Amino acid sequence: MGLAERKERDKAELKDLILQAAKRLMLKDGQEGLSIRKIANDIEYSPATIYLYFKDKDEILHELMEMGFLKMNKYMSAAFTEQDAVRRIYLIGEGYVKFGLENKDWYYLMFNSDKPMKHIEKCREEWDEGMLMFDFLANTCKEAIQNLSLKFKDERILALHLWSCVHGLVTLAQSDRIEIVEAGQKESLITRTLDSMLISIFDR
Amino acid sequence: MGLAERKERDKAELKDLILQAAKRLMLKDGQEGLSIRKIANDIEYSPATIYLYFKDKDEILHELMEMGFLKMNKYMSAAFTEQDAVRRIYLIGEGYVKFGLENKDWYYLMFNSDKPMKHIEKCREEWDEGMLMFDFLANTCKEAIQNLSLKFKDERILALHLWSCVHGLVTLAQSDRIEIVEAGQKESLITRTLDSMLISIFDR
DNA sequence: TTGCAATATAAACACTGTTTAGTATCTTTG
DNA sequence: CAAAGATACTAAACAGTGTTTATATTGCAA
Repeated sequence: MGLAERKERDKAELKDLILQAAKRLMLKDGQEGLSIRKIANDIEYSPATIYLYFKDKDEILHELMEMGFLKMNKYMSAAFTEQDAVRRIYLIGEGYVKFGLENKDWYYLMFNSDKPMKHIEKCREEWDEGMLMFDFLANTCKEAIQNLSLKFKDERILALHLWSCVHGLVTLAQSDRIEIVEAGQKESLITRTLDSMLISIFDR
Repeated sequence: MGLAERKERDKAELKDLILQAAKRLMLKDGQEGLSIRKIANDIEYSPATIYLYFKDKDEILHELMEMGFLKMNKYMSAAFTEQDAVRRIYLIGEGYVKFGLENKDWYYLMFNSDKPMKHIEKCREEWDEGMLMFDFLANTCKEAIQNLSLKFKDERILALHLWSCVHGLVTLAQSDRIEIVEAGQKESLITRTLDSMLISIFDR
């Protein structure tokens, strides 16, 4: 049944066309400015057609979120290959913050918006990519705790601690709360704060 | 001119009525579910009337944000009266996280949403309440650095460090990212992570 | 009483996500 | 080959959103 297969492929192609348009428009107008009607207009189909390929807008945002994790992996490549656990944590932190600052809209979908999460709830899915990232960090923390004989014993608490640090830093920077309390030199402020965070845990 | 004054008062009263309705509706439907038309309906005026008292929706959200800081002050009362700088930081951290977890919508307006900030930009206002909070924290940090002879020398970097920690923790909790990586026992996870953050800096 | 200023609003504009009912095309079957 | 059926698509509607404009009503001063 080569014909049925071709139909499948055509269907997948349009689904992909929608996602590519969604991505393009999100990068142009931000996640707030992304709308089903704009996507439909962009690919020259009617808005209703989108709903033949996606349950709702949340599902589209969820798929974009998954694309975001692929993008983030590139920022983590140095960490993935680093042998020393503590240096790996430093590289994760730096990669995470760099990714967040350079990809505001992707970051928002992955770590702030509750819309892709609603889709996960609705469809009883897992937050696979996020879990993978967190587990990678937690495992690295476990190693670091052993290597340095840190007083922090629970690697998952330490991972949560680290994640909160960098997540807080990135979101405060993104929502312009940093610039408003400390005008100018945003870049160096962020770098110095990140250093402070890592040093407080590992450099003793 | 007692009459002109009464008019002024009447005008202020309707402005307040709008804000009270906005507050009530935000607490009922969340900040996402708050709309000009709902406010108008609630106070039995037309939507257009709102625009005689507020420039736009962002201005209303900005005024709600200011109310939020008043609310937050109550969570900080213990910190405000504590003499010891380090213990003051612990109390600030605990109050901040408690406030964030118990007042999701207020917190969102104050520290996440960019809509009240847009109003600040448009009207070249200052983020007064936020600045006050940050300065209070920074001053406390300065004291703590002196008292404990901490290796962290810049109190504003340390303040940013602390703020990022608690902000990250609160927002990860609010957006259900914590529950998804570590199901159950959310409360204790948060407490333990907050402890880990404070200990890493001060307990050495 | 006339005229002006203040106050409020109906209606419109340009959007949003989503659903429904209907059409047109393409495939399979008798 | 024609009829029947499945598939792909869409126009139009529904129920919302923020905001603006032109109009009407009200109350006060001259």
